[in-house]
Amino acid sequence: MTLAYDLTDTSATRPTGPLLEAFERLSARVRFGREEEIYGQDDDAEMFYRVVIGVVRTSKLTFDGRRLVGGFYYAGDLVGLEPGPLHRFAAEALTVCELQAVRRSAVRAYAGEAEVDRAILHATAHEMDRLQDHVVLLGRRSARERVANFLLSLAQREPSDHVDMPMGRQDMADYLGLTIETVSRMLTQLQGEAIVEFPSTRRFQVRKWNALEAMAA
Amino acid sequence: MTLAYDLTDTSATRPTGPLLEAFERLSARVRFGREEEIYGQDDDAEMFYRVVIGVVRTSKLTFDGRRLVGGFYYAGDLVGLEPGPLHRFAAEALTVCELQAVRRSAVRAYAGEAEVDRAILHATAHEMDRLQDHVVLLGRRSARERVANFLLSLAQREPSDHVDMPMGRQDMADYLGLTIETVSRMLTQLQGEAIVEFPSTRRFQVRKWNALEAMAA
DNA sequence: CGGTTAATTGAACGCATTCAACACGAGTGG
DNA sequence: CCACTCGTGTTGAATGCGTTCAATTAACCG
Repeated sequence: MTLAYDLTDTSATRPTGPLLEAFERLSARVRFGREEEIYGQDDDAEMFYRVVIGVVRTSKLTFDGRRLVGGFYYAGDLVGLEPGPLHRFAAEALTVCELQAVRRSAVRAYAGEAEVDRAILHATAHEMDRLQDHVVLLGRRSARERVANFLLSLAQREPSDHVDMPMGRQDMADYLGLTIETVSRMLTQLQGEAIVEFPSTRRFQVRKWNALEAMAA
Repeated sequence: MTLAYDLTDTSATRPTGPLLEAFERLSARVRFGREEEIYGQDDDAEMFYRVVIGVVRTSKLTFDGRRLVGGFYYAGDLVGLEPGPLHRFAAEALTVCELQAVRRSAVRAYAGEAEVDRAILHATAHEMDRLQDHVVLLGRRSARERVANFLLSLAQREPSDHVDMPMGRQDMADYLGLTIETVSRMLTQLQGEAIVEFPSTRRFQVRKWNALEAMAA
């Protein structure tokens, strides 16, 4: 699990300046258990959150029951700060979580309308990048590449060599637009090529960074 | 599910209020020929545009040469108003185009920083919706469904029964994450089932709305 | 230790791609 | 007006990737 934030990373979905201050003053600590819902799909987006401990997953259910995972959010990340009035995805606690929750209106009153807009913009810019990359991933890449890309992004988050995967295979599959079986096959394949190694199902280590990067790029 | 734009949607990527006024006062008319580049991928996002006449396509090239079309923008739509400092996608004139072009800094000076932020936010909210729907489309839907969805969104834009398609098959394919052959096959398939009818390759008419909607939904 | 859920593996199928040939339309020049 | 070309779109056949369905194994938790 991520312990420290990287202050040098300015491009992340992380609050800075007045917003961070607002969080410190106005937020309430909230705790969620595994798989507990933080907010629902198409809920009013009045509240938003900052992850303190744990990992949050956003997801969406299509009319015909298919599920799509939007992303995974770690300590320091903002969750639920939408450009529009609704939460387009639901958010659930992937692990036991501790979050700071604030009301948009409270931040608006405290820091001003313009400041909220700037914060949303900042958060949104990052989110858009993610989405666009995701579109490319889903639209134009093979299962192998998708899985490689995913593992790489997890690994890049951790300073350590060993990477914990808080999400199960189904979550990975729904994030990557694949089935669990395919995800599993790709993982064993990559392991067979000694590119990554899984001591257990929820833990891995990158063995050949360049090979992984070459696929994921 | 809104794929491209819903004409009934007044919250579309369309300027309102002070921004629209800024456009009238500060914009320069610019004209582009077929397939001409309006701005490039990763260009500085200082300029943005409003489509007056014609259709604009945004697209992105991946490192390995694969192309992805981000969207199609029609008269009235805003193009290139990014939350971040760069244009993530390139924009090209699909048809002969006339656009209004303005500088972000000019609008900022005229209407104020906060106003620009609000405008971007507004535009971005809509763009995010599009992207998220697109992610679902690419991640979770069959070729048939994707093509049906696309045709439906085109048809919904037009008040008339007959719909012109300004984009070629390759553009459709790159938008839908498919090959031109698959797109073509699906089109003939849908025509074979009398759901749509193509008097010519760039023109069609919906015959069975409910059938199309059922697939696209 | 059983009981349960999650993950892996296998085999067969099917959808979309690939590669290749062909058709069509628009524009050009004889 | 036809022949020719070029770009674009369609169609066919074969391949392959990812899915589906089914069975097995591994991890988790009482």
